[in-house]
Amino acid sequence: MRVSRPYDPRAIEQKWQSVWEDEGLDTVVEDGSRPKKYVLEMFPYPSGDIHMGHVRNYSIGDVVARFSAMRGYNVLHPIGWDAFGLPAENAAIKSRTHPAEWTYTNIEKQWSSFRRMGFSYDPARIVRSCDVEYYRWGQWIFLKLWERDLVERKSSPVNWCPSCKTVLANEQVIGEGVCWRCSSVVEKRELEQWYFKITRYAQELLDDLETLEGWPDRVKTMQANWIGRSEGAEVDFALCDAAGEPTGSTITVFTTRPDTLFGCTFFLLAPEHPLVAELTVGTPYEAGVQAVVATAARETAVERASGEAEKVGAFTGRHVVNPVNGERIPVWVSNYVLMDYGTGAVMAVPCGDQRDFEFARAYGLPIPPVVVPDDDPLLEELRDARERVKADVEWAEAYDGYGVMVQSGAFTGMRGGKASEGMKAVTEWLAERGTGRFAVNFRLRDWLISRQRYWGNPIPAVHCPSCGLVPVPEDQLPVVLPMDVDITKGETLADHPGFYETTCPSCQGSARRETDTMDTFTCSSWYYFRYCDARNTDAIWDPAKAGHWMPVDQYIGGIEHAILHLLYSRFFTKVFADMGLTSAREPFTNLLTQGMVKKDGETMSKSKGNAVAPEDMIARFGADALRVFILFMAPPDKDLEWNQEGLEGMFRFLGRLWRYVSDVAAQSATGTDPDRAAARTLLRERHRVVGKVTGDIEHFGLNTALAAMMELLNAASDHRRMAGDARDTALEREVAETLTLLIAPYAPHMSEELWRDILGHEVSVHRQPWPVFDPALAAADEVEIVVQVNGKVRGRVTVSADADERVVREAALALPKVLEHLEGLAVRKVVVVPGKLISIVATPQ
RNA sequence: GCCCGGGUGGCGGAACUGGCAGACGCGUCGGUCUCAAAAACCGAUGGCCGAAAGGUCGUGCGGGUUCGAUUCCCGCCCCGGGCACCA
Repeated sequence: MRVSRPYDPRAIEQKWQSVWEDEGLDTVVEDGSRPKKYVLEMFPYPSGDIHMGHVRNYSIGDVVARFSAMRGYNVLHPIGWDAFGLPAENAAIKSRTHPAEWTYTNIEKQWSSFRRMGFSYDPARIVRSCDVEYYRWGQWIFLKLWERDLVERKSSPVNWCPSCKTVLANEQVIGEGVCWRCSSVVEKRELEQWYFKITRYAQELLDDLETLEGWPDRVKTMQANWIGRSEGAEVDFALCDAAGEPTGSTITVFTTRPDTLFGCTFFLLAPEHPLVAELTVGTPYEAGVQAVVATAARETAVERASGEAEKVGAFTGRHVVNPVNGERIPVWVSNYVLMDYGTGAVMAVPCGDQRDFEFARAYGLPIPPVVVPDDDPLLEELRDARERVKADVEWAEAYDGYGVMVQSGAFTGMRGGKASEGMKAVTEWLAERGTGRFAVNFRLRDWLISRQRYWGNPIPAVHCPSCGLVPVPEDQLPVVLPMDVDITKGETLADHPGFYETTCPSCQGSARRETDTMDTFTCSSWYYFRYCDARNTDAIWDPAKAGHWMPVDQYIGGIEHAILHLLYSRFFTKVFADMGLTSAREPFTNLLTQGMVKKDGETMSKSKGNAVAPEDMIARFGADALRVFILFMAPPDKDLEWNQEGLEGMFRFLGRLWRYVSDVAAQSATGTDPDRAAARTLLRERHRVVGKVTGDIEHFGLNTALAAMMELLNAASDHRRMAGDARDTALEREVAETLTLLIAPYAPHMSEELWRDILGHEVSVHRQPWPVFDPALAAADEVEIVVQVNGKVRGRVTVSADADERVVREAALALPKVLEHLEGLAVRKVVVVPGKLISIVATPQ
């Protein structure tokens, strides 16, 4: 008989970590005989020490992975590092080390922490995106996209972060126009940059959101809003010369409301529109227009994006012809027209658009009503007016809802509004005459992927004076990022002649290598494929291996990537599918966005000084207690408030469980005469809890699953104490083993120590099948029925579980308490909910 | 302004398709053990009235549906997040 010893995580956690490593417990082998499950957490940026957000993210994933393995799945659970990026450069400047050194040191540090946490990652599949063996395939993807005409280099107004000193993609400008990484206000600059044509996939990216049943609605909504599909029409307006006569050229606008064309009384160009200068240079209007252009240029992104900037405008002196009525309307320039949406030109309909309305009022332009609400008195007056009889409406604001079209020629009387009959009729009319067509416009822009930074994946392209842009041939990959760039002096690849001086792969003449690197989001858009075949040196991955594991069955990460990483990854996956590299068109079947870890109501962070270091907690309470605590305190998708006393409570719980299992393991299993009734209660509880825990984990009720385990431990302790010598020791052993198995995904070290050393099993607890349960044994044979009189609980009756309604009713109506409350009343109705409740309705006689 | 979440004891949180509100844990109070303390264990713990039995109120606020509402419907308030001159 063993002497039971206290629970000491320090003694057991390290021990099992090395045993598991020696046994290769976490190394994954593809096994076609079992169903596969790919469990993935977003790979970390190697920022240094791990924080509670990591602990939470990876603890959730580890429970899912270990639980799935015990349930019989062939589980892939890998980890890696998103290792390129600006923080390494900033840290390098600060501490005078090389970004590579800083990065690899941090990766080692984090990897030790992950091991100390007991996460079950396959060490043979680790990828680090700054390894040449990894990023060369990122370059290969770039070339493949180029072959498929999905790469473009073009000049355009782009987002520039003055602090990061690089351009940003639209998705990376968040909130009130700030950089996603450093929160600086971004500026607009006209620059030539590299783009991935994600807009080619806009429709599919939108449509396939509907297939993602395992994603939170809120993430899908955010993506749909970001893609921003709107249906409408393109309309061509003929441009007039300075004398007012139509020229051959046209300007096209996008509108969702072609039904309001008859109310279009002016026309607008964005200040950045190339035609602005062309139309006004050397005219009396030039100065006024230039003033507006200058105002717009001065506005910060915040002001412009918030719509708070005052609407200013200037007449260009030119006119266009409204295709529906031949009217010549003036062309203005205004700061409320955006160059990067639609065509940068807008048909202004002041009666139907609040912005146009305000502009018209400010500049004295007419506001003829063309779509009138059904209850507007104006409708009677204008119902049959085909020609414009009312040039200016008295409304206080524009009306953009549905209504009747008036003063609209042949279309007068039709229904107007978004996607209305009138909208379709006008568009068809335009299409017949070749001056318009149905069109769909997306808010999504192409993905700007070039970055003017050193610590990233070099773009494999060459600028040749005679051949233009030339891709680096596949057999010349990788373009290796040189290590001898002195970042502390602010150098980039553009300062490194040894890197950029090259010959043209096409004409062999001297040429300049591209010195921009790729957005780090390109690295994170395919790493989950690479995990399937992480060490392949001949190909990005073997499609057969990707075919085995992909798509990811459960992805877990922060909501901050609702658009960014998750949208880019969906795009890459669709391209890979089109290339035949995978059959998956969506990378992540189920997505869990975990909540944040907070303290005193605020996000934990070093800068706020409220961060609790996971390593300190591991040292004091052990990794298992930390894992159990962080999973118990809140459901995974909700924010969690840190509470040190809660962690201590979880440590105590593990101690109680430890003691129970130890005591049971130490006792002789013979020589007692079990008390049947007491044992039956414990047996029932054992089966009920196994069922509850199983179902809860499947639905991410990780906190309630733990609560159920606590209930079973409480019941087992009660049994042990109450039944004394009459307790059922065989059942106790069964319950002790069951609890050890149930807690294994949460507390991998303690459960292993209990399973192997205390309970004496040979094979790891993490290789055991998940405990089974029998619903029949879990069901109570007697149930307590609540008796209500007029909605208030007045008593309870205990009946057998299969008692019929009549039995329940008779028992309930025999209760003295019930009779007391029924005195002087007549029973009108009795509702019986089987197994739960009986409700008696009575009213005065 | 629009779109999502959310509001339950002193605290974190439970409550499957409408059926005993507050599981489980923390904290607090009382007790056992101890010379004492810690640990551990046992018990109590939503408010109000009551010695108790019991009664009564109670899931942000106001209505409604229902035998019965934290759950469903209508109208508000507050908190968090996302989007926002998108033509």
